[in-house]
Amino acid sequence: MSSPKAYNSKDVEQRWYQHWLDHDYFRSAPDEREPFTICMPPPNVTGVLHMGHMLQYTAQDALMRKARMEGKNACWVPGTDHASIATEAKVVKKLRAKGIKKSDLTREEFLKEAFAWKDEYGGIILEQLKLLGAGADWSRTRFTMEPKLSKQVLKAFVKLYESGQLYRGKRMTNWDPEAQTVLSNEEVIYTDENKNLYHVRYQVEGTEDYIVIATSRPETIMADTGLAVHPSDERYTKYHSKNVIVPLVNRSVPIVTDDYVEIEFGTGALKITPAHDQNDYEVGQRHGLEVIDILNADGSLNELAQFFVGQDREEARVSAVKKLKETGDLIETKQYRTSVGRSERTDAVVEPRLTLQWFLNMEKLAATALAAVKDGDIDFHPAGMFNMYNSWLRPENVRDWCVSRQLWWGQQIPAWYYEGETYVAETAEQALEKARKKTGNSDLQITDFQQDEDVLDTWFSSALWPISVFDGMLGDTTDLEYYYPTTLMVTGWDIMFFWVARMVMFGYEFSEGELGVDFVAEHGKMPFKDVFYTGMVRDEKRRKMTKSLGNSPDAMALLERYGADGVRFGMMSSAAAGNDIIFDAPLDPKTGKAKNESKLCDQGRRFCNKLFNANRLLQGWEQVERSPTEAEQVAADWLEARLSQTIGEVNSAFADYRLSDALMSLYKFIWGDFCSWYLELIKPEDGQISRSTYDRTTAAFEQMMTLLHPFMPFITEEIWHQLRSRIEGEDCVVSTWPKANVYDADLLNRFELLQTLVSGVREARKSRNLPEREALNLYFRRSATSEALLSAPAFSAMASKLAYLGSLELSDAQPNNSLAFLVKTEAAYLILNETIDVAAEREKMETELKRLRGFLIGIEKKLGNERFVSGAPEEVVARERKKQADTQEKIGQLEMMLG
RNA sequence: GGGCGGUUAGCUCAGUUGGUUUAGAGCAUCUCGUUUACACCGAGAGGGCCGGGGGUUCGAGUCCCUCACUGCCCACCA
Repeated sequence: MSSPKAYNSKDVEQRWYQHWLDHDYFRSAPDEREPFTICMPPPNVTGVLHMGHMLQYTAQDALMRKARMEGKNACWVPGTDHASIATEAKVVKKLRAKGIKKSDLTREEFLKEAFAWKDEYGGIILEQLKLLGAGADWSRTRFTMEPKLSKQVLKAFVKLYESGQLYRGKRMTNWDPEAQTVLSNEEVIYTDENKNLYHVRYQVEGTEDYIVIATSRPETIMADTGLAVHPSDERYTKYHSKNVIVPLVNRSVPIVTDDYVEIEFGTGALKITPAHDQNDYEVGQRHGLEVIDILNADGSLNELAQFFVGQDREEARVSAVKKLKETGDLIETKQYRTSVGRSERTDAVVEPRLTLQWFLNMEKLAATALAAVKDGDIDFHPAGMFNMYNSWLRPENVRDWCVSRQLWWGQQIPAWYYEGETYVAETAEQALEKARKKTGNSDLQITDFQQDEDVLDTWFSSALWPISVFDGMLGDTTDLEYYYPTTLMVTGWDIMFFWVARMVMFGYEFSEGELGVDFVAEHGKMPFKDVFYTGMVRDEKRRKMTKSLGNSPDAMALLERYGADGVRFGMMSSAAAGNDIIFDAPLDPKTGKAKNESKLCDQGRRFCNKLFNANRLLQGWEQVERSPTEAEQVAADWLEARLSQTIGEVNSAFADYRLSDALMSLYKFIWGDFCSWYLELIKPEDGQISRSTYDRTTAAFEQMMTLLHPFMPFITEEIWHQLRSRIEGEDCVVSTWPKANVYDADLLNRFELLQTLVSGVREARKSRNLPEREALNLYFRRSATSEALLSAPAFSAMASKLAYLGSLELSDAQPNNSLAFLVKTEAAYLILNETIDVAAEREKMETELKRLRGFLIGIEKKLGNERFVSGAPEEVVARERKKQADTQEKIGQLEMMLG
């Protein structure tokens, strides 16, 4: 045999991926078949492949491939997301490195830079996906900011505006001072951090009294326009309707009473800074307090602050504390822990800020999206994820979605302003038309208008993804009618709100308009029927794998080291739906960074090697024209029965998205049953095998490759072709999913007895240090079962081969110098050539006897219970009776052995 | 503060409507083996009062209550 002993994935992977592309294996176009559609969650266009991607995309690929093999028209639509804030931040950073500030450029110049960046890095992640084996229809690759998609996004905006669900207003919003844009509530991540709580005194005007307030933000004192206490807080009753003097700026502001104030917290007195705190803003509104905004967009203090102008808020805080100390107004400083909101993208501490933004009213959209899942139009896997979805979308929790962003990279909001009026339209021309009509001034020009400077939140375009990738809003709905609603969405639960909920909203909002009432009545409006939530990939300390922590292995390095099939095995073997995955890539104890190692992926790599060598073994045999032996036939019957059983397991696991179960069933069947039992059984001494046995073996192995193909596409394709060419000389792609046949349960039981016997003999040899391959004679005590067993086809031959027996016969009594043990309910005697430690053997048997007697008591107690016998289902009682009989049989055998 | 989930072998997890052994898998561990398809291997072994307590039931890892620990989501405590 000249072929190498180890599997080399590299050459195989490249060859077959190209083969699939060449044969348009992943292409899909509407036809008569049932569609199976997944819109790939678009990765960030400038991103690189990470562990979370590999988990999600492998799962999708496995599901797609299986569907395709089952004869469905499988369509996996790939694409990338423009990721406005993330990408813009990268471009800004790159420009800064060149000494250019964003403000030095015009919008057009900046976008030119951004597109250049996108063109340079935009394709990388999709190429990496191909290395992973992802079989998407690349001819359908979309980008959320390409013209055709942007057009649909603007159309959606206009429709929402016209239906009265979009509005523009000045609200307290979350401001990211680093990206200098507003964020939606979902983009703010709150974590507990240590902060200082400063107690500062405010003099009550016209008295010598002071009220002490507690604040964590002394730098905003200059923006204070009030002081609040609880109306029933008796400590402060005497000051009601008086004023206090704000320190530093010496401004006189009113003392107001408000239920919002917690009597217990701090000193029970609260400074009110309406411009820089959501709650203060609301208190201010209730009491008509002035709003003084002392912060610039970048978080530095402006002229209105009077002090520390130009300093960043953090710096100004230090300055303010120092100054308050000097004036004696700072009473004390306490440490406490409180939640701090940071920008999901830039990690900057978010600043509450009053800004003018576009909001999408969630009232109707959220109710619809909630009902869609509640009513079962859409199924979540695991179903428990609905709880999270529900809590988010309930009317009392949902808040309007701020959709505008102060960025340039994205779809510019299609709103034009003229003389205080807003004109929303897909194009400037249409807006102009509207304005001319409205004003009656036909001389109006586009240049008279001011278009909204802001762009839309990235998630606004993502929300339209299942419709827009099919150009659903551009008039020609051929694709949409065939593929919509899509079959499945596979994504992480962490973006359930960002994305899943919003796709559902937009799906229900827009599909009917595009597809018509009759169509949606028949097919539904939902963007997908099932959602399969994958878990987060975590490190050994259960932390989410993130770039900043450096706790994630490098995806490319893993692929290089273990091969795509190996990595896919590693990802899928731990991919139960919804469960977070503690990925086994160890951290370097010195640096705390991830090492690019994984035992699970290595297990996958070794599995590839096992398959490779099993195939090598088969390919090395010479087929001869002779009748198969009885043992070969029985073994093949058994293998086929086990295969059918496994197909059933795999199918049912797939149906519930239990991908790791499906994979483990196959792993155990192929490695354990096929390699360790079956191949050892039929392995010919002389390398010659009957053609019919060979054909049955390769046919079964071929089906194993087919079943495993969704998980490990490359090596299975490779081996499948080698098997095919041997049988039929064909060269085609894996294209059929095996069917389970009815199998003989008795055969499985008989074979299990054989396995028990063989293991028993092996154990007997081991425990007494007997050579494994020295032929020994074995006797079964004569019984109805043992007689039937020995006369069963090939039983004796198979047992002799696997257990290295010289003979296997029946005996009425225990032969001399023999070692007795139980094979299930049968007594077996192994003849030894050396003396036996009788005492030790007796002790072993007595221990077992004791255990069995205890067990029997339990069963008999159960069976003696009238309420069990009459109350439990018949088959349960029958099962207990069988257990009772078997145990009695075993006990009898042991007692006989012990004499 | 409100809500959801988890707690089963050293580790990561299965355990489907209570009833197939006195609870399984993979990995890890230990022992033995290897000119044998594969040391990227084979064979064998050890290892768990299913977080604690109480209850329902003929029967509980599975259902109920309670406590403990833990993870997550949501929420305006300055």
